[in-house]
Amino acid sequence: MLKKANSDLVRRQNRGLVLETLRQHGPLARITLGYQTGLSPASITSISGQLIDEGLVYSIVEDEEVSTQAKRGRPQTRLALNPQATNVLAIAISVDGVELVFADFSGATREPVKLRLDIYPIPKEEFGPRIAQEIKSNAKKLGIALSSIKHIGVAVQGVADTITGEISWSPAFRARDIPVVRPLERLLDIPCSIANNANMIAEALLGMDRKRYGGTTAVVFMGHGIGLGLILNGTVYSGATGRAAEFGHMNHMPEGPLCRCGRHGCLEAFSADYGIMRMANDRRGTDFDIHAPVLDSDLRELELAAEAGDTVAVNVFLRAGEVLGFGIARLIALINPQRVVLAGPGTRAYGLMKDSLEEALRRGLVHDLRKNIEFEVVPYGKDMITTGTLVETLRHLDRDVYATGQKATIIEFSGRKIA
Amino acid sequence: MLKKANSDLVRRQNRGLVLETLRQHGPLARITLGYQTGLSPASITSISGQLIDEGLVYSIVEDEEVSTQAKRGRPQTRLALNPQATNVLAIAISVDGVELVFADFSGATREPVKLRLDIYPIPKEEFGPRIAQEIKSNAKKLGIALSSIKHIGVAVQGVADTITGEISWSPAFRARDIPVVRPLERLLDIPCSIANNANMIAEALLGMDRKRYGGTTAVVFMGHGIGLGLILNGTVYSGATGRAAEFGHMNHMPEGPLCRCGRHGCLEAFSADYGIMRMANDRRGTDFDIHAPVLDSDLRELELAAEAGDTVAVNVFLRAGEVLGFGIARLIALINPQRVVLAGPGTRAYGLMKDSLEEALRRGLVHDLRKNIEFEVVPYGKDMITTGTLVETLRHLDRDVYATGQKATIIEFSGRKIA
DNA sequence: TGATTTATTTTAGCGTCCAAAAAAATGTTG
DNA sequence: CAACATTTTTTTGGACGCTAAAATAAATCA
Repeated sequence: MLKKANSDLVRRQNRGLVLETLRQHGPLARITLGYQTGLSPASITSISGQLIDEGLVYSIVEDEEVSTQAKRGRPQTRLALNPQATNVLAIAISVDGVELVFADFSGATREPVKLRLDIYPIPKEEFGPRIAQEIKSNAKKLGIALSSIKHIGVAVQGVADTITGEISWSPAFRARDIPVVRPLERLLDIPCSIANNANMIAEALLGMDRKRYGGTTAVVFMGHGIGLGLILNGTVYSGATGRAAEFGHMNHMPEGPLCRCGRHGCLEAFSADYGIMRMANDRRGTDFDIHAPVLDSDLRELELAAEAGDTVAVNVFLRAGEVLGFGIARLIALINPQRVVLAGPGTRAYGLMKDSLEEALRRGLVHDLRKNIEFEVVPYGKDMITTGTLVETLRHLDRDVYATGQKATIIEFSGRKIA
Repeated sequence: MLKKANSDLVRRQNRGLVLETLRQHGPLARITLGYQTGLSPASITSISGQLIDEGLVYSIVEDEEVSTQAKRGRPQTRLALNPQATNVLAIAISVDGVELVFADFSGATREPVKLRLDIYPIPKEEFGPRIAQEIKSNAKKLGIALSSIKHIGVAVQGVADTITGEISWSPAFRARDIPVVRPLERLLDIPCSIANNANMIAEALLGMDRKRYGGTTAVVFMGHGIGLGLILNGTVYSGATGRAAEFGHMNHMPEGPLCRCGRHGCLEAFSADYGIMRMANDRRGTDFDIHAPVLDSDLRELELAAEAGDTVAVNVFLRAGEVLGFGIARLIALINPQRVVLAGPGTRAYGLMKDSLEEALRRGLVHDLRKNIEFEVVPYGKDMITTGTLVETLRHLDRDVYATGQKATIIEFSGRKIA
């Protein structure tokens, strides 16, 4: 159903458009901004004037004539997002612990802060308050006023319910249904949202290259588990209750090996790191506890063995690739994406899985569906998750908060131009 | 990325909103229309005045005071979509043949026309012209001017490519990649679109009850094949090339029975009508050709046998239900819909599959994902497909064609009010 | 210094929406 | 039955947003 439109909507949308354009392209002159957005110079003057008054944007004073190669005519004055307009915070929660990344309105980040916190055994009602406490003390340490933080985005490894704002289940916790959004909002008085890890990687890719990933893309995350971020028509999709894409627990074989979720035959019971290690141990007749975290050194050793031609190791990776391939084939049959991206630390062993994965795609998928799909492996940087979270958080501010003409809280901004 | 907004957008959106509201609620007084849309009475007067001038809407002259129970104040004059504003056509293509349904702008349909046409062996370049010819002659027979038809929607059983406008593959044809949209548009000069059968059923449900189906719903079609229509955030999703949701050809088991698509172990090779009949024949040691259409009487006979307790028949349906259940479990793991709807003629045997289907869901899906999903079987009416196609076509006219102030072609409309 | 060029701002006008006032059309009541 | 009450619809006047065009600003060029 359509929604009512009025001149308010027009301004809001165009303000958002200007902010998004500056965010994407960096500092731009008004004339370029007009060209990029399709708005007339007059409108740009009006909108940017407002944004400047509100402290969201500032005009750059070009110190040097260096950048501006001598041209005739009135020189351009470029506009940029004002870093001091606001701050945001991204929190990444995984079995590796909790990490905080503070950033300003321009997206510039501070050094990530790794919390010393053993969260696994924590009772569910203690987690929120503990994190709130840590945020307070770390913000103080960095000289960031709490009131200057306008949004907190949380990314979690596991199942996040975006509606209730709880962590439904995560390998990082013994407890379930851990409230996160509610306690943080209550204790800090800052709007907060939570999402799934893989979705945030999808956001990061979208932020990096909208053209490439903007259509319909499936981002498969390989690591401690198997995750999936779906980009549908240029937007990250997050299901009915926001708990979409439990790809790792999509069943592969009813009678398969035991999964960490307690069920048998889930995709990740074959292809996540613990699935791979278990398989290797099984074939060698050694014991293995699937609930213990997998050491990267052990995994690396197995990879080296496979590369050296060790039959057991080679076959283990081939099997993991095969099952992943069937999973992706099923995914493609359902969603028909234009592009499938493999990401995450697990991609390090992609070379060992490639052949069997591709063979599985051939066997499991009609040619018609397979032929037009681009397949790629992206090098995995640990910061992709926080980057994606920040991208999402800042877009939210651009579109939903600052697009409406409420004043930004300006930090130490006394009206003077910032050079 | 956001888009530029201006006052044009505002009017377009509000015109569309008024048209959609009239379509959904039927005739409404201006005051009610204002209440429903959230627009002010002044705006409603302006917009409806324009729509009336253009012949898209007319004010009803209430013959009888019957409906209006005596009330004080100026009586309401209700507005309605003008049936004569335009005509549309829905075409349904399946192994049962080709059916045409003409409708007017209000959505009122004429008697469906079943074409006598053996399309299976038709060469791919002949199909479009033949259908165009049939449309011309049938429109003439019904007294509908070709020029009054503003859109043709085609629904096809099989894989439709909405971008190229071709039927990539359908059990109704021997040929592949049959052009449909292009020839019809060229020969008739009427805008045309093509979509998949199951998506049109999803549209029909959406048209029937937006509240119920409007969030995230998976519509599973059971019949000659297994299809899927996905409603994501209230919109029918149709994949990158529009060929989404080849659910029926999602692999169940790598080494499963042969599917009509030539691959082994697809879902529909177990659970579509031919999969069921094949299984029954196999177990009884009789031959069976999967490419021959399944007679409904044969299927009915098998169902009766199962209901009477025949072991082979009972087990065949249980197996079909089990595989379908695993398929749905995988679907849920990926999409996490709020609601799963089973539709299509195959649901007649649902009672025979129910137990094994539910058991498969239990085995194949984490409890967390299963618990909040509503499951329902809708009684299947043959006209759901054309209904859905008409719903989509008319919404397209409301939003994309008549929302912009281009004049409608009015048929025999001489300015007088229509009672 | 004046002409030329390019960027930005201002002005004037148009389209949209809305609140409030006016008009229209009917029922109620003394 | 005429004045009043009530409800719906239309008209009026003002606000806001956008744009084209004119004006202004700030450079380079010659």
